[in-house]
Amino acid sequence: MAKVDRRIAKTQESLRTAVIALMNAKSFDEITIQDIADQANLNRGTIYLHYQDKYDLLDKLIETHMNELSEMDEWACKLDWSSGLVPFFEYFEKNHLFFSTMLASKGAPSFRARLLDYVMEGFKGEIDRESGKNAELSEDVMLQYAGTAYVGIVEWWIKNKMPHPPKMMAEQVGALLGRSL
Amino acid sequence: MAKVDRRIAKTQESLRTAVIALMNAKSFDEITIQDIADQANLNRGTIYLHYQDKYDLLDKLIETHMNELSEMDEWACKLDWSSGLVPFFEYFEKNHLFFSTMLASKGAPSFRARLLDYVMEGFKGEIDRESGKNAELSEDVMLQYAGTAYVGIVEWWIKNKMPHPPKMMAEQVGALLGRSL
DNA sequence: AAACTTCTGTATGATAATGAACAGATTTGA
DNA sequence: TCAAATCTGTTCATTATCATACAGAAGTTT
Repeated sequence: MAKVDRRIAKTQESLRTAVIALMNAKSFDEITIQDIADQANLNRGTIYLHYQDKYDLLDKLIETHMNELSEMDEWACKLDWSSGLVPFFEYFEKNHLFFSTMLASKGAPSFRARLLDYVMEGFKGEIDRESGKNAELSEDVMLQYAGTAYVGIVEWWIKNKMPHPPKMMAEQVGALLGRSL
Repeated sequence: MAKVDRRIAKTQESLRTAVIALMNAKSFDEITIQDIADQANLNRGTIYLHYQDKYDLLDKLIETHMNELSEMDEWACKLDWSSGLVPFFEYFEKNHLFFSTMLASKGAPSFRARLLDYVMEGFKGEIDRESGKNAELSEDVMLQYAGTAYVGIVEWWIKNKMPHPPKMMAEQVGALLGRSL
């Protein structure tokens, strides 16, 4: 991982939080590049050094989160369900503003679908194909069932201001997912 | 006022908060330039683009606040005591971390004296020389009396986490200062 | 429809910040 | 006491960001 220039990291971090802040006030379509630049305290032109336009910016912002989740996946899939889920809930907690905003915004309705896709993809390798308990069940159904349940519970948890600690959520959701897959 | 480059403003702001944060943990002498650079997330060399060394940095940081206070002075000295003090207490509240740190730190014991000097200087023009009520009183004594009282009450207010709103403090302290000068 | 404002995307040259390197001073600790 | 580590202040070439300007698109007002 070639380390990025400090300035770039800061610029992108500013843009990240700026977009999130603005999306809490307006729908994404109403937000102008100028708005973002002002909120991030950056020159407007600087944004174009990194992104095509605001859609590209949002896209890459989402992409970054998905990549980080994927990295955690590789690391966590060796553990059992409950302990493997802890870092994910911690990640959601840490970035709850991003996720709640994205899940709430009308401007990015595709985000939920994208998150669901990502989750189902990760679940594929976790289905129990040995014990025979799932012999009668279609993979499609199991993935969709567990996937929507997982995204749904994450959504609920974040929107309700994370009423339980990540560890507890991981244990309980882990147990339920273990039964489903 | 030639407006400063955005980058400079950000760098200085980062340094400002970095120094304050570090001074809450260590005495100023224990803080290295490297510490400051790390905390501010800046290249160490960048600091030397703006300041001679860490003492110069602290000096200019203090200087900036004194200048801002002076600017408020010109603007506020036309009002009566109570309403004129409001912006000052608001300023102290806004920058309470700076002031409490500076007033508490053993590394900058001169700060209190410097603040007192500034305050007394400002009071000079406010002494009632007309009504005759101060005819018997020496200017030295009055300034020292009112100055230490003012600095003392500000110190108390900040250290006790600003238990009263700026407006109330301004009224009460304004009334007392009016009697003293 | 015409005039006006705002937003966009791009280009410019100027400048601030970067990481890396260096020698010398100070601190630390075996 | 010597060696190792850390901190300092400076230099360098490179790069990111800056302010500003422009022309065309899009959206508003009249």
